[in-house]
Formats: sequence, C-alpha cells, structure tokens
Amino acid sequence: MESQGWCAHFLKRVAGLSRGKKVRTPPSHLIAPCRKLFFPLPYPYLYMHEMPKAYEPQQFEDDTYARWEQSGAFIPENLSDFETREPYTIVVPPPNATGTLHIGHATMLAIEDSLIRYQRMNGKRALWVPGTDHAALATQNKVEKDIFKAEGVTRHDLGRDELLRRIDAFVESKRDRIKFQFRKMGASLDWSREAFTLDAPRSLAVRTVFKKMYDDGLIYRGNRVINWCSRCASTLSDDEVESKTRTATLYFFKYDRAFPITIASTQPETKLGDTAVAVHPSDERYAAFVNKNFTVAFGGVGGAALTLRVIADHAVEKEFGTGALGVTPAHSMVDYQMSLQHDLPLAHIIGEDGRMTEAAGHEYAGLTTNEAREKVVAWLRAERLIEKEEEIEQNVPICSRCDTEIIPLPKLQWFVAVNKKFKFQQSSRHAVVGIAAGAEVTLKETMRHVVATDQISIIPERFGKTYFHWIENLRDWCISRQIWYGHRIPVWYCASCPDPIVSTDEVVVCPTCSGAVAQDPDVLDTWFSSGTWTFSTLGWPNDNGDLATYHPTDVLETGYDILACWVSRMILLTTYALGEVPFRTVYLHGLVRDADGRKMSKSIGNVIDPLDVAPKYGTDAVRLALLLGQTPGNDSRMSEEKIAGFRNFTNKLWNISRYIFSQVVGSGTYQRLITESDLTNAELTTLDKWILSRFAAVARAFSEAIEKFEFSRAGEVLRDFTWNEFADWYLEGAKVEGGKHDVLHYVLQNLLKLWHPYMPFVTEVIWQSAYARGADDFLMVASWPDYGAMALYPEAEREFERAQRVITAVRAMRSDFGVPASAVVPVTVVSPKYAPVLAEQKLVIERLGRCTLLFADAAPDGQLASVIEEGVVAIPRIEAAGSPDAAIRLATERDEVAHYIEAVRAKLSNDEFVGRAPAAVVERERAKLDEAVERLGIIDARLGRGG
RNA sequence: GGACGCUUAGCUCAGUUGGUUAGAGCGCCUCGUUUACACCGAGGAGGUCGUAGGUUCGAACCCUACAGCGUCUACCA
Repeated sequence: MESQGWCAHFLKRVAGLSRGKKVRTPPSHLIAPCRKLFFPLPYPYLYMHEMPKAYEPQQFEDDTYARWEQSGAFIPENLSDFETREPYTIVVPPPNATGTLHIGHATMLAIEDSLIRYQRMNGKRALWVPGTDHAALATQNKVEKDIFKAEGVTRHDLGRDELLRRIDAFVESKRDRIKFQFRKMGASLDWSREAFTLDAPRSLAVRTVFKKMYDDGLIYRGNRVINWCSRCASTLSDDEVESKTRTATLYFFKYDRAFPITIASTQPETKLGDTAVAVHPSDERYAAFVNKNFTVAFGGVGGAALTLRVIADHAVEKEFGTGALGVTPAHSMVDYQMSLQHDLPLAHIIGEDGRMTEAAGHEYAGLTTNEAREKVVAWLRAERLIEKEEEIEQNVPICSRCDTEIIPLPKLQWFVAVNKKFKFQQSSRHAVVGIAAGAEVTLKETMRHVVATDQISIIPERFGKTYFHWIENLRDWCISRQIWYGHRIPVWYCASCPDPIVSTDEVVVCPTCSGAVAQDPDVLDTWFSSGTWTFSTLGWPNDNGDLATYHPTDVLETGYDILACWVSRMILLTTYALGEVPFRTVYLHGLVRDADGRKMSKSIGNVIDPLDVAPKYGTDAVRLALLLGQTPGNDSRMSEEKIAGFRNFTNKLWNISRYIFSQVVGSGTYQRLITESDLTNAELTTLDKWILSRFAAVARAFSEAIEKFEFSRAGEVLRDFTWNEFADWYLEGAKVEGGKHDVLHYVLQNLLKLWHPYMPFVTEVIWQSAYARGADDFLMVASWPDYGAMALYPEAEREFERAQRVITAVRAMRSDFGVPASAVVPVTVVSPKYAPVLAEQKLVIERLGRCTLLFADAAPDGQLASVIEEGVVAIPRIEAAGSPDAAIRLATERDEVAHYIEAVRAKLSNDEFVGRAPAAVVERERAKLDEAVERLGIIDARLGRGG
C-alpha cells in the first residue's frame, strides 16, 4: 500500500475516469444520496506484486462497496446503453426498519444480489429496489415496552400524538443501521429508489388501493367476531394468532336439571353467552331434540336466562365429550361460523378488557374470565349438575406478539371481502392471461388463477400446494388494527350523516353537510401496506415511468415462512390494483439453523451474526456458505466451520491470481484482456485445450444452473473447476510447460467474472489489481463470458484425462508402496494404443508424477504395476523395510474388475434386459464389458508373470 | 386432525424428469519433492441410499404400508 509507485498509479486511474462514460441523472423523482463523486477516493487496491499471501477482506470490502456505489452503477439508468437493455427487477423484501440484520436477511441478500449481478453482467437493465418495513404492531410494542420500562407510563398516558412522535424518533434513530448492514453484505441495491412502507409515496398507494377497493365494494365495515388480544388491546389477523397446548379441565354438565342434554366445556363461564346447543346431524341420541328451543336458568342468581336452540351441524364431533356442544357465537370462531349458518343471535358477554360484561348477568359483570369460571363451577357443583371432570390437552390461540390468550369477540371492523365478485380491471401493458377485462371475479379466484396457470411460478413447486391450501381456507381479511402506529384508515365519519367518507386526501368537513368529521382511529394491518410493495415502490399511482419499465418484477425471493401472509397478499393486491402479477417467479429459501439444526435464537445463544463473522472470514465467504449446500425451501445448517471452509476457498482464488500475476514480467502494469482470438490453435497444447474446453463447459453449466435457480449446484460446479481442475491440474501443468501467459489470464479473467455474482468483493479486488482499465472500470459491470462462442476440444479433454490417469496411478503406487517423495522413479508404461498421446504429454506426466517415463512393449518382471484403461503402469520395487508385496495392489484391482465383469455379464445375458432396454443402454453396457475384459486380461498376464 | 417435507459415508448435504462401479465439503488416516496458497499439496479408508412389500429388463429415484424426525395448518368444544 505504501509503495512508491502508488501515486503515479492513482493518477493514471483518475485520468482513466475522465474518459469514462457520462453518468445519467436518475429520474427526477428519485433522491440520489449516492450520486457519483467527481473525484474517486484514493485508489485502494494493490499492485499485483503487492498482494499479500492471504486475502484480507477487511482491508478492501468497505472501500470497494463505496466505490461501486459512487460509480452510480447500482442505478440501472447509469448502465451503458440502458435504454436498449431488457429490464430485470427485484424488490427486496423489506426488513423491519428497526431491526438488525440476521442470517435470514443475509441469505436473502446473497441470493438476490447474485441474481442481480448475474443479470447486470448479462446485459440486463438490472434494478434492485431497497426498502424497509414499519412493522406496525411490532414496532409500537417495542417502543411502548421501552417507555413503560423507563418511565412507567402507557401509551394511553402519553396520548396518540406523543406516542407517534416517540415511535417516529425511534424508527429514525434505527433505520440507518439495517441499511448500513445491507451494504456490508455487498448488496448492489439502487439506493436512490429506497422506500419505506410508511413514507409518503407508499401511504398514497395504500390510501388509493383502499379507496378503490371500497368503491368496488371489496372493503366493508362489519360487526364480526375477530381475534382480540386484551394486552395489545387490538384485533389480530388470523396470521398473527399462534397456538399453544395446555392442559385444562373438561367439565361435563347440564345447563340446568330440566335440560335434556349434557354438554362438555373447558370454559363453563362462556356458557353464559350460549344461544344454542349443537349436535351432529346423524347423532341419534339427540335427534329428537333438534330444532327445539329450551329456556334454561344458568349460573344461579345473577346468571343468565338462556334461550337455547338445539341445532344439527357437521362441525360437531360425535365422539368428543358428550357429542353435544354448547354454542357461544360471540366468543368462539367455530361457534360464530355455526351461528351464521343457523342464524343464531350473539351474546357479547366478555369485554375487550377481558372481563365479563353486563350481558353475562350482574353477578358476573366485571369478573375476569377465570373468576367467572370459578363462580360458575362452584354453582354447578352446588347444584350437582356436574357429571364428570376430565383433564385434557387442548390448543388455545395466543397472540403471536405477546403470548396472551386470544379472546374471540364481536367488533366493528374493516374487512376485505375475498369471495365477493368485482369487475376485473386489466393492465394495458402486462395483462393477466385468462381473465377478461371487466370479468366478474373474486379476489380468491384471481389469486388462485395466476398461480394455477403458471403466470407466477413458485420454486420449489410443492409450495404451490401450501399456497392453494391457504387460499381455500381464507376468510374475509380483517384489516383494521386498534393501534396507533401505521397507515391510518382513510375513512372519516360525520356525526350527522350515515355513510362513512372514504378519501385518499385529508377530509376536514363533511362533503354532504359540512359538519365536523372524525377520522377512524384505527390503522391498517401492516400486510395491507406491504402487499402493495412491488408497485408502490415503483411509483404507483403516480406514473413516473418506473412502473411501465420495471413492473411486473422478475423474482420475489423470500423465506417460505411468509408465503401465505405476505407473498399471497402481494398477489391479491397487485392483481386487483394493476391487473398485473407482481412477479413472475417466487423463489423460497429455507430457514438457516444452527449446526445442531436448532432455530437460531438469542435466548439459546446460538445465533451466528453475519456481521460478526463477515469481518473474520470475509463477506464473500459468508455469502458462499449461504449459497452452497442449500436447496430451495429446505432448511439448512450454518456453522463457523462451514464459513471457514469457504474463507479457504476465497483465499485459494486469491492465490491462484497471485501466482498468475507473478508470471508476468514487469508487474505493476495493467494486464491486457485476452480474447478468444488471442488463443490461436497452433500455440495450444493438449493441456491448454483441455482447460479451455473445460472452462467453456463449466461457464455454461454455471450460467444455466443460475438461470434455473440452482444456486448450490452452480457454485459447486464452479468451485470444483476452480480448485480441482484449474489450480490443481492446470496451474501445475502450466508450470511444467511454461509460456502460458494468454491462457492463464484468459481463464482467470473469465473465472473472475463467473465468480463475481457470488463473491463480489474478492473478485473485484483482484480485477482492480490487474485488469481494470481505469478507476471506474469495474468487474461489476463487465460483460458475462460468452460461453456459447468458446471453443470446445473434446478430443483434447479425453487425451489429457489419459495423462491424468497415468499420473494418478503413479502417485497411488508411490504412496501405497512407500516410495519417498524425494525419489524420482522410472515408470514404464505399456500402452500400444495411447503411447503417442501420452508421449506428447511426457513432460507434464514426469513432473507431476515425479518420475521418468519409458514406453515399452512389456513392463519389466517383478515391478509394481497398476492396470488402468490405457494399459499397464509399472514402477520398480524399492528396497525398503515393510514394503508390501507387489502383487497385492494388482490382486485387489483384479478382484474389483472381475466382480464388475460378472455383474455386467449377468445383465447382458438377461434376454429381457437386452430385449427391452433401449439399444443405447445395452450398447453402453457392452462397451463397459469389453473394456473391463481387456483390463482383466492385462492384469492376469501381469500376475502370471509374478508381479 | 389435515397437509407437506426429511431419513444417502462419522457430520452437513447433492444426486437434474429410473440405466454411475452412488458423489461433494468437513472430519479421519498416511505421506509431503515442488516459494501461488499449510486458509496448502498427494494418496487413502468409509455407504447392502430408514424398514417391509410392489411396479419395472432395471429403483437412492415411481407406488403402497410402516417407523422415526421436522415444519406449516386446523373449528375437538
């Protein structure tokens, strides 16, 4: 870094910049905090000859990211010829603005950044939109908790305005953190288009969708039984409800002595609100009572006088309890559904504070449900109405935020009607196929349609089932929340006019009577706003051009755990609002667990924080560890050992480069970019043709795997090539043959390009150290290797593989028989067929096998021999203590071959196999047999000669 | 209760529409001449693909049942 030549080097690069292309100004609506600086930062990279032995990621990463960002290339309009490029869009799933980066985010970023970088290098107008989520309920809870801890006051003490001020301040103080962490991961996001689910453009989108849905009759206000959390004092959507198991006492009893049917309940206090008793339609025990009404005096003095109708309903399980169920429509989701079917009245006996209401009777009003239960049970005991008590396990719904037990209760709420017909409005640009403009459809039908017809494909496919299952069970979506942080419902009520006023703009006075209005106090479910994410981030409803260019987005990449609650909501709202799908492909990654397969959690202390390990092993290593060894939709395990393994790999790539650069005379100058035409056939050896052919094949395999979202396989293919073929064979062979300047640089230059989407930092640093033309010549915007145009040399591949087999055989024998590594052994090869091919590669074989090579018609008697496809490879015995018998290795080989021959012969002598299997398969087996028989012959001849 | 997934080498996992002598990484064992790399190189051991049936000329792969594990989901009061 401190070298003499640094300054001149830097100036040269600055000069390079001035020749660079002009940076386009981003669209005017975009704020551009990352505008390109006129002067680049001091050039941070190294001369080739200054590269340290080991790659030191922390020395380069922050600076590299800053330079990318300042180059403007994250903004697609700054890419060369951007107008003619095909758009490619991903919108990042917005993390909680107040949260911190965890391993799941790191997975998301690694995958999405790889896709974006790959597409950008492939000439796409690649846009990756960043953003954060306000996470209404979670954020408010967190702030409320903090305030209570510090000041002992609740939100009601503070009031709405003050609480919101505090929350905004909290969010403001935290929101830069997650963005900083995204940058740490190398994410090439267009920060000029950053969005927040609660900022002004998104708010407008939310209000606009709300009004449109209201006008279409898809949003309505209704008194319905909803999930109520008395601690949060709010409604919860079905998705925000979890369940836990607990043991409870199941009481078997009658409402009163005169009532003919015994029911069973774990919550006898709710029976104060019963309006029916339900039995199964085929239950003969109770058939006589069905449709009869009974009046019972339940709960003693101050209890309720109940009028109960006996109804028949399939939801009742004959085998459970007594087969008869007391129906409490106001405080049970199931019972509520039944009440709708049978037109039963609701008795609202539990209030929002979790205490019994007056409707439960004056003796009970004000008691908690537990107190009421004790009182009811005491009364039942006194009246001797209890027939039996049983301890059972049951699932109770709890609030996913605070674990408080959910109380279902009726409440006036806003809903989205998912089963109501509306006139479908088509997009003029990317119409949904199969639904005519103006067709009468429901939201549910639309949601099902676009996935069923593959206009949205889900990877892995099996999650389509989860999606359809979720749709089947979807009920009208309760979208109002009784909290203060979030998108306030855009509805105003006039004291003297009956109809609510729905408006995207602030309403000050009633448009009908000019009277005073009050806005609905509730806010929207956070998923309602995140459901608009793909199009609200692209400017809808203000048309700024982005929507036309970048929507529908290409890929939505997220964890499978939010398929139902988020992905499906985006599909719902986008198809409705735009008449377009929000994305073409949904890619679902699995959960990252710890080394023992446990979920990572702070309380267990098994969390691997990507920001802890990234400085230690390098961001590239973390990304590789997340991309390889992981398959879509399946959970994977993460450990520091795994990351360390990939750190080793980044270092390998570093050292491969270091070696190649060391081969250059006059290091410190730029390396020319080598093209196909530089590699003239005449100068290429078999070894060269082999690596070029392999590279072309690997570049294709890697690219095709990425296109198919097979990130792990792609990475493995490339890693194996880089390490096993390029480093271990080609580089070693090149040292022998010498004069490989062009091939070495050609493969390295293209290899760096292939690796760049996965490990952007180390590849860019290497590129900058040797190949960059100027300070703004980034590997990041280099074009993808044109593998289709690369020459293949299948013959050379086979020929070099023969040399490899000979070398491996020599090495194995040396190792088996304890030949000292320092000894150069004379090797005899008997291979009439392949001697010329092997002779051509004599130098490489001799050096890599540490031997001298002699071709003969027969190997000398008594030598150690190995028989390979090419023939016999033999080395002399050495006079060393404990040197095993020469025949042992051959005998082992003979056993294997003989066994194999037996198996193939059996197969080929089976007439049914020969008759029914495809000719090509049979032919392949025959060829295998011939080859094996030939080898066996050679081995036997050799063994017959005693050695 | 329903659905889905998983079960392949000591560990973590691949296995591309049924045809390989079943692979990789880590770990393990042996040996290290060679200044790109010990965050390395060479060689090696290690698996009757959960169990039992079935389909097929042929099954890790398809079907059935069972066992274990996991996830999501649900209205057993």
